[in-house]
Amino acid sequence: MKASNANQYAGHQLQLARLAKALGHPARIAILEHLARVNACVCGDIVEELPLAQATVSQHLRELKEVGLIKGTVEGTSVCYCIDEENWKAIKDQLNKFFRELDKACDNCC
Amino acid sequence: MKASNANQYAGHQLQLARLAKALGHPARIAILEHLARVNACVCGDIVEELPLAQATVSQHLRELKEVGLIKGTVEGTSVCYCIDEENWKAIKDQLNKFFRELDKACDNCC
DNA sequence: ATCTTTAATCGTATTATTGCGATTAAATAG
DNA sequence: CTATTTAATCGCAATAATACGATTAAAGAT
Repeated sequence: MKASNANQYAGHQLQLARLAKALGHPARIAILEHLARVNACVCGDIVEELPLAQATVSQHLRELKEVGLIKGTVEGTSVCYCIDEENWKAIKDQLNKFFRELDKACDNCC
Repeated sequence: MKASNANQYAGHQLQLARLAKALGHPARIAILEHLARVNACVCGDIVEELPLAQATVSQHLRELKEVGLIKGTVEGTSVCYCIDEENWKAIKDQLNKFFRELDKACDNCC
């Protein structure tokens, strides 16, 4: 998006788009699913799970972190990542609200 | 994403990411919300609602159409867009399934 | 203190997305 | 048939995202 257009949209629209964009890459979906599956903190072995270099995975992790979906805590020489439960609840609320909006739509047209 | 890596991910991961990516722009969120709000088919006046040129809006509409979120039917000289209800239900199911996966995660860690 | 291990960051190449003016295509109106 | 209206497509410039090797930083181990 053009930076000069960012203020043309409603805050919640920017927020939703930002979130969706963070989910808009299969590697990041895979990371989230992995974190959910192991149901425990997981460190650098995320790299093993993906067909990507360490630097690239680190970049994807940062994007997920920036948008609040995951958090990482340093544990010795490695870092433990997991889904940020508190934020995740808020994010889910936001998404569900959007979904309900769309549900109301267009029962009678086209 | 590198094209050669696409087959490294599970089908549902690619699908989810594709979907999320389509939602990952405020203009496309705005379009969907507008279509939902007017609760009726709406034609080219979507362009009026957005701070974008006609060509750009048309492009965003195509992306939403490609992923199945909306459909457009020609009506005379204009085109009538609305949320594709049937697909939207399926998409919502897919997303909710993903959400439930994440919900199970990480109650006890970090 | 030096060596390892682990993950973040930097620099950079490649590719994809965004945005728009101009053009085209299709339907309708006159 | 010739305008007009509406929306898609083309071509292109600008920007952003993706990926990776190399380097750096921080913690632990020896």
